[in-house]
Amino acid sequence: MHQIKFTLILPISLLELNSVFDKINYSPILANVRNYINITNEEADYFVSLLKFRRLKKKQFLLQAYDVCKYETFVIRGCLKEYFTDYENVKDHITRFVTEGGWASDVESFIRDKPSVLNIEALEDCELLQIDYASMEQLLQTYPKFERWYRIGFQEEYIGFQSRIIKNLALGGKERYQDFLEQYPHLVNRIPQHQIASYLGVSAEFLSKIRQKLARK
Amino acid sequence: MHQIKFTLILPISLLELNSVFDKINYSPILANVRNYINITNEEADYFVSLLKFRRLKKKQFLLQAYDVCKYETFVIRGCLKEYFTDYENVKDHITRFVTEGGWASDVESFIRDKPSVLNIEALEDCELLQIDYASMEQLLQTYPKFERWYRIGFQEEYIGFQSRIIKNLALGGKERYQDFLEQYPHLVNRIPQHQIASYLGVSAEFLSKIRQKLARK
DNA sequence: AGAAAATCTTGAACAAGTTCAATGAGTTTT
DNA sequence: AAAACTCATTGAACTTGTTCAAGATTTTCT
Repeated sequence: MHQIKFTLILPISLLELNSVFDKINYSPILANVRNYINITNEEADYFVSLLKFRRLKKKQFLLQAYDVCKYETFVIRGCLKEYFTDYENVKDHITRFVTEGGWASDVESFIRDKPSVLNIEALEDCELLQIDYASMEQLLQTYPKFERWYRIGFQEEYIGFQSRIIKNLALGGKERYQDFLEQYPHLVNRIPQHQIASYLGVSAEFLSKIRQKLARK
Repeated sequence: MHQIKFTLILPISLLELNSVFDKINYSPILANVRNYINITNEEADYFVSLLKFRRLKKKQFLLQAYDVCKYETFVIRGCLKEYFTDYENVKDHITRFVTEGGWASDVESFIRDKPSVLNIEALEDCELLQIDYASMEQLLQTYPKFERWYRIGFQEEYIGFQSRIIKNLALGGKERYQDFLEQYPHLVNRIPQHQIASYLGVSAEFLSKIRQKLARK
């Protein structure tokens, strides 16, 4: 509300409105690709032509469990959570936070065209770029060099998951939280504590007690 | 001992000796590749020429933590464990079991040429095929189609790790063990219980108590 | 075959983490 | 400005899983 009033008075901040008329910023996603492979402008143009821009408001879903995950989604701006709902214990468990520069999807659902186990939901208003399975396959057929980028991306994710598994096995709740503070300092004040607790695998109450103990020093 | 005596009497079972003179069986690793991409005999020959055959006896190490992981290793026969040693609590934590048809390595160490966090050790006598980083890169340069196979392999591993993380977050020790019984029935009587406990993230004693409870039904 | 090592079990005391319930602060919505 | 959410905190009772120690069994080595 406030913001709209403001833009009506000062047209310059229309840029900040991020309306549908704004030009889409492809730099981050091209940087993501060029981080691993060299591509020509032509190849970049083709890649970009396969992407769909999408906005998502806080609390909206990008994917609901049991739906098929039709897209791999790159985050230009905002923050998503991937999580799993445990119906036995009526609880959510966050598997990953995905922020600027990251990719979100239920990989198994995406590649096997089967119902997803994950939900993906916006924790903030988001700007996203999506590519569907057929387009991705077409990209890889047309310019096989993209396979390399795609492969290295999965290697990185594999490394991240392995590190997570090790920490969950080796560390207690307190140490996992301290590690989170070190590894994701930018997320600590961006994401509600109880969601961090869910990611760490402890209850919101217990995380609060952990913080209390740490603060007493 | 017993077996050697036997072979001396009946030469036919020399086949079972698996001596260094036996022909190496490349079928499993070629099946692993052909599961994802079509390759010609020429390509297969080239691929195979990059591989080194290696035998490992039970309890021998394929990789020690802090060494650089120089190879990705395919298991023809036998069983490996990848594990992490937590020096704080003087405890090992198994991240993965790798058996026939699987690949073992410390991925981050391998691709970044940095000290590994994982140990890899034989739980049984093993027959392995190894490829080093330079050879893998050469393979991918020479026949880029192998990127696809490599990429899909990592996708599969990613899916496996994600599933593991979800289960570790959502399930208690008992349920994790029951899930293990379902998912890896062939491993249950092949791997010592305390190692399974380590993989599941519970103490050996507690797993024993879990089994006691389950047996009483 | 006998010794040594690895494996599995059981119990008792303890520690880590959960659940439930109540409270208060901070945000959004109306 | 009030109402309704969301979020964080705290304490008490409870559950899950660990640690330590001892004993029994099985496997491996010589």
